Amino acid sequence: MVKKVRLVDIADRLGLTKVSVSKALRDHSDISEDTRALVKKTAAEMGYTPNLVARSLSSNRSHTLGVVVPKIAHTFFSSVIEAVQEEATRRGYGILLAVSSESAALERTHIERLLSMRVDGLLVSVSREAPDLGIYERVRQQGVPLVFFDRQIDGLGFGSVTVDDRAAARRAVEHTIGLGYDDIYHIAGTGEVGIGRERRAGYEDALRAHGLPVREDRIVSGGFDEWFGYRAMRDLLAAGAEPKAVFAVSQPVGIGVHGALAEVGLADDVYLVSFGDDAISVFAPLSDAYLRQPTREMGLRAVELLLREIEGEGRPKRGEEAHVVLDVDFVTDHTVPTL
Amino acid sequence: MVKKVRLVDIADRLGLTKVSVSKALRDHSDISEDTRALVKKTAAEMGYTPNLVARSLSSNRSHTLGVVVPKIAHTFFSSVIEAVQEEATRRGYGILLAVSSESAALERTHIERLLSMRVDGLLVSVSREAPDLGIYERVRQQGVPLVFFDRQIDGLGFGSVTVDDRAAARRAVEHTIGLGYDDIYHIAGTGEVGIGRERRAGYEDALRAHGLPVREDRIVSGGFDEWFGYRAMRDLLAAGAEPKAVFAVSQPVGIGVHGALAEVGLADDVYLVSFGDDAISVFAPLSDAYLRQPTREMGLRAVELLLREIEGEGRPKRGEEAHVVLDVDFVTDHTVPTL
DNA sequence: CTGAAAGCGCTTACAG
DNA sequence: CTGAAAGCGCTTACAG
Repeated sequence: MVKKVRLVDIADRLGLTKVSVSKALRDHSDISEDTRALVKKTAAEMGYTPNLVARSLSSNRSHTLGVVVPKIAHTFFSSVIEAVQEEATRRGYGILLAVSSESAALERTHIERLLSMRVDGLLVSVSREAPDLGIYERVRQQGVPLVFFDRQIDGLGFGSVTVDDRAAARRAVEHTIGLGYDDIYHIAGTGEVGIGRERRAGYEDALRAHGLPVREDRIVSGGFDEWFGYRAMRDLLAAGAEPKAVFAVSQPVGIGVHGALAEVGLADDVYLVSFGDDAISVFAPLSDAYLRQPTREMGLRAVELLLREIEGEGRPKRGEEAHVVLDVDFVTDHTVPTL
Repeated sequence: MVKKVRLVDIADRLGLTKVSVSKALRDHSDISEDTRALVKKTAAEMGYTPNLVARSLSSNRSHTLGVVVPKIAHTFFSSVIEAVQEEATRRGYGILLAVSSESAALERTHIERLLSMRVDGLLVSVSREAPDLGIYERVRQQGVPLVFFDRQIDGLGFGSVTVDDRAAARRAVEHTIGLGYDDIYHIAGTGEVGIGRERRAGYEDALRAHGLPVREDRIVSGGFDEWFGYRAMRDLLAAGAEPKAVFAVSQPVGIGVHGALAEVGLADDVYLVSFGDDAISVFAPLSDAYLRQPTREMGLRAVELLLREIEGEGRPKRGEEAHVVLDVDFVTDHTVPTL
């Protein structure tokens, strides 16, 4: 195990002071071109790796972003995280990733730790549980920039990047109505999470706009994953339901619904629409139509918004926060794009 | 923006010294129970958040693990990462996540940065490109523990957690042969990546073991994603091939193959086996059988192995490194487990 | 059980 | 263009 080389080691070798070396390495204008080049060459030769921990401590900037999500193993979040990571790298930042597993308590613990690690900013998608507002109050007090993505908490004064779930859901359901279906089931998420509420509202908007009744017995709430979708549809069928059209709150739910329908040979008889965002939707038409969420753009914009606060003129004041709302594509055509 | 409270602020308030406060907060036996309780209570009241950056610098331990993967938005990796993150959290570590996008150069850059950030250890799954061995030499020199997972580089003296891809592939293909298929196509990955090579070897093992010829025109190499699987199968069909059974190197490739077959109404006529690891495989039987990779266990074991080196007696010497090989389940039954 | 000293490896702000 | 001083907020090792 080789001893790590420090600024002072380079300085000693060159007969300079560590400050000059530090400046040369960072291309500070104080140092002459020649000296900079010499210092850099020597640093490389000696295998110098700057100690970013020390740099963070003295500069009070970590060039690290904290990211908190409810889940990773989910096509939506993994795609957003990938985009966040790529954009952060491009801008010279690292990512500290934490998963709340839909627990508000864990979300709080993670944010506390990230604050302790002195991240320059926070990107969070809140858990399904009722949020612990105290921790967000603390984030504000400490003056750490934060941007919510996908799932946000209103009125806290933080920026956000979301999707217009309500409009998207409405559009999907109206399309289904346009196809002649007047009795559409909704396998819904949960009311606690904004997206569950919004998508259900969009579903109801569409029905009302077309003079159709909103029937509670056509709506099954409870979750966002495959298991929930499967169980919900299986139970409906067991109870004698004969759905002709279904709007699923998420792609996993849609997949579960499809699974339950396929089991009894009904997959082709039911018009299924769901949210969806990855290659599965393109190559395996489990749904007849789907809403394509702009995951990469969401990640990219979230980083952009956050860095603007970090590197810019500071966080916007309460009431002036930036909210970006992205569009959702509605896809009814499953043809694989030309390669 | 409230000024952050430091150790010394608590000490001043209590008439103690910052060292005592530091120790009390860390439950050091030097400090009496009463004092510890008082210090903790005061710290909480004052809203103290330890500065982990400062702690890292002085203790030379960051309690942070660097994780480098080729991709996140992929069910396999997102599932492993989730397990890594959870286990790391449980053990008191944070995760710095970086994505190489299958580029050896980016992989190197990321590892350099993580080294600079003084992570306590590294977890890496190498990119598809020929690796830059220099960076691994440097990791060794700096004495930073590293564990490879899924995709490793042999002979470098680092531990690894992998899956016996060759045996798994052989098993899947032998099962297919047992069903009566004697002409099985293999939509393969690439030779550069170990798993591509291993799975292909397993495919060939199975054929040879049953006296079947290995025909180059039955093997299409090139990638691991949906697009590749789709294109490969589409081209085969266009060239007049009439496959009866296909072994796909990965779940995404299997999905692409299924998509191409479905387009021409052949999905039900071809026996398709592929790797697969998530809910999609359970609810949407795109393959007739699949190999279930132990993603969560892989993440868990990798963290375990790494922490043993970090917290234990130091890194094993070259030649004594720990290699964990996990089993792969072969699943031919698509019944959804009882809920 | 408590404390004073030294130091981790940098950067910032100020002199020259 | 170069340098000396001070400090970031903690921990370690050594005294008492």
